[in-house]
Parts: sequence; structure tokens; C-alpha cells
Amino acid sequence: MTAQDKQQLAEARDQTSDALRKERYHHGDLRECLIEATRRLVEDKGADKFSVSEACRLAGVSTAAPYKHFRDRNDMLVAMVIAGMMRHRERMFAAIKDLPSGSPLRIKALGQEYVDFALNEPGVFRLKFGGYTDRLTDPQLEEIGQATFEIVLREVAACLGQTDITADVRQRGFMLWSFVHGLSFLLHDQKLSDMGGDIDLDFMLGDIAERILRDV
Amino acid sequence: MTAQDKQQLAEARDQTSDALRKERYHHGDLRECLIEATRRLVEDKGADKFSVSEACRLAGVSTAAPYKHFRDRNDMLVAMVIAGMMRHRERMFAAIKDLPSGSPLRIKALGQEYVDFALNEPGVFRLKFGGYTDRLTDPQLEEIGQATFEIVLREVAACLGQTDITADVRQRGFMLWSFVHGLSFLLHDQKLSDMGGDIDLDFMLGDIAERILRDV
DNA sequence: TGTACATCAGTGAACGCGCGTTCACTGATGTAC
DNA sequence: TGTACATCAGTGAACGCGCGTTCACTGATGTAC
Repeated sequence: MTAQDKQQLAEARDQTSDALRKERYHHGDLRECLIEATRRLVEDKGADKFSVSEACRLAGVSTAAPYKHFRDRNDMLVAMVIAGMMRHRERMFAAIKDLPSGSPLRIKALGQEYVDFALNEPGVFRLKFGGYTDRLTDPQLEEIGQATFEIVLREVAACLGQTDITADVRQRGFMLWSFVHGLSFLLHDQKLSDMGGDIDLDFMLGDIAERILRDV
Repeated sequence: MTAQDKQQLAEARDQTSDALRKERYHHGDLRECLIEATRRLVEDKGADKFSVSEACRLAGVSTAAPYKHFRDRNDMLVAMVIAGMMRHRERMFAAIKDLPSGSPLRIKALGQEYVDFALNEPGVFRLKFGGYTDRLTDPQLEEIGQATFEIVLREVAACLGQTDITADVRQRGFMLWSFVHGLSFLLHDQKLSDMGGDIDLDFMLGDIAERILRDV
């Protein structure tokens, strides 16, 4: 192994985060394992019923083990939601990547993806948005949320043939967000099937995108 | 006191519900008092942090007392939410009573009232709609919800110059509901002030009503 | 290379806590005669 | 009217439970020489 090789290796190691390296010690990746246990429990029973003890049982470790990786219960939930939001972002990019830029179809696809995420991961979605007190307040979470909304705003601007994010663009973006956000909650609560008659979800997503993007 | 007077009195007594009469025995109206305590706690700490014990402390009775009026903890929450929904209905009627029928202003006013309720009673609103598991499932709750949505549908039909609630009316009504529903959650989470720039809430409510009522 | 040492992920037991619900009871109130 | 009785709202103590977090510890692994 040459000196150069060694240096490259050292650089690669430095790029791996401290947290990840630590986990290799015993369990291997208890942190990731606990995040996954947290996710499953939140999906199964909801965030308010989630308990550290049960996550430990799922992961097969003692109840004290998580405190080597997370500050407290809340920190576990935050870490899990951050992972969820990253998944959500990836899927958003994937949803629009083959659609013509500036097309309302991209707005519709983003809306569809929002609803899909809410339906696929209702526990995570509601933990992120459904809390009343003890809202998850974490700078990183805030940052990811902002950045994700910016994606939508850029798409709205493109549809309107604009390059800047004007007040008008921001309002239309916010209206779209409000709509798919509320729709997600109502779908969770079965309100569309109970009270919507035979409304077609796909049609409605396209219809609202057109209505909100249309000039007055 | 004549025989007729006595009969009238007896009739008046019969009209009073059994439940209410019973409560006059000792405390007077412990049931109402516990519902109010439940409401305050849910507003202060959220439904998942609400405890029977604390409601008892607020009402100044022993922890066993509520079980003379409610089946269990869940029953207390249901009773409180039902009371909240009745308030909401009353305010909806008040909001539109002076506006010309068939006008989009009535739709806007109903939307405004929806958001107002969500902002004034966030704890109750989120208990009704924010739960993931252990959703409140009560036939009476369901019935009130349906009836309330029907009010909106009738207004939408009137705006479109229709008398029947067609599939089109139902879809537009559902789109309006989704919008104000999501908007309410986002307002709770401060998303409008954090990420909405200087969007005017009042303008947005009027704008979305127009867009959704407009012909394609 | 082999060995001695340092690190620190995970253990197991314990803690204090507030919870929802139950139980036999008490005593204020309404009612029948 | 006065009295004896029945009702049942509210009591106070107890229960078993699972929780979040802490602590001194153990022992597997990485590292320096």
C-alpha cells in the first residue's frame, strides 16, 4: 500500500460520519435499526403510542441502549422523520424527472406524490404535521421542509413562464400545498370514500392544478 | 297551584333530559363541568396528553367520579368533540345568514369560519381530525360531520345555479373542504407565516372560492 | 507480529411517576305514603 | 305535614401497569507500540 493509497483511505474514512463509524463497534448499526423500529411502531400505533421500550424490544436491545445514540425519546422521533422526509424528496424528484418542464403535469405529479407519501406513510406524515403540542421542532427538519417547498415554487414559476418566485407564485404554491395537505388528511380519515361519492382522485388532482395555475 | 299548572310543570320536567336531571343531585352539573375541563386540557396540552385524573383535579372531584357520567376516557373525549362540532355548526349558520344566497361570498364565509374554528379551538379540531390510530369513531360524530358537509354542498349547488347535489357539486365541495382543511393545519404549524411570504389569508380564501366555482 | 491498553456500545437492574379503572362505601337528595 | 325509605352521585383507597431515564458495569473491538 503506497502512501497515496493510505491517504485516500483516510479521506474515505473521514467522509463517513462519526455517528456511522461508531455504530460499527458492536451491533453494527443499532442507530439505523432503532430508527426503523421507531418508524414501524409509529406506523402501527401512532406517534403518541410509540415508546422507547417497545422500540428496544423490536430491536432486541436493552432499554438503555438507545441513549448511546439519541438524546431522548423525542430525538429518536426527529431522526426518524428526517429520514422520512429525505425519502419523500427523492420520490418527488423521481416523479417529475421525465415530464416536460413548465408543464402543469409536473405540478399534478408533485401533488400525486404528496398524497402518495401521506397514504404510504401515514404515521410519519401525521407525526410531521399532525402534532398539536410537543411539535417536533428541529432546525434540520425545518430546513428540509423549506427546501422541499422551494421545489414546488420553482415548478409553479416555470408553469407561469416566470423565472422569479414572485408573491403570486408563492400564493399559488401555498394554495396547492394547502389542497394536497388537506386532501391527505381527509383521505386518511376516509372522508373521500364516505362523503365524496364517486370522485376520481386522479382527475381532481389535475383539475385543481389547472384551476390554480390558470390566469384570472 | 291548579291541576293544570301541575301538569305543565310535569311536562316541562319531562322535556329536560334524564341525564341533566340526574346531575342536579349533588354537584349540579358535573358532566358539563368535566366536558369543559376536558376541553381546556385538550386545548392546553393536546388530546394525547389529556388524562382523566387531571380533568378530575380541574373539576375538583375524585378520580372515580367521571365513571358515573362517562363509560371511559374515550367517551369523555367524544362528548367534548360533539359539543365542539355543535358550536361549529352554529357559527357556520351565523356566518352566512346575512349574505345573499347563491353568492360565492357565502362559500368564502364558510371557509373563513372553518379556518376560524381551527384557529380558535386547535386542540378540538386536531382531536377530531388529527388522530392516526384510536380515531374517535362515534355514530353521532359521524352524523354531525355528514350533515355539516351537506350545508357546504347545498351552498355550492346554489352558487352554480343548481338545485341537485350532482357529482360536479360534490367534487367542488370536496376540493373546497380539502383546501380549508389543509390550510387550517398549515396555519397551526405556522407555515403561512414562515413560508408564505406576505400572502393575505382573506384574499386567498376569496380567490380559491372563485377558482373552484368557476366554469372550466 | 503480538500484546497491552483505551474506548465506548450495550447490559440489567432499579428509580419514581402518573396513569385508567375498580371497589365497597357514604351521605345528600327526591319520593311515597 | 312529617317520616321512612330508595336512589345514586361522588369518595378515597387501592390495583397493576408501562413508561422514560439513570447508573455502575462488562466485554468486544480498535489502536499504539
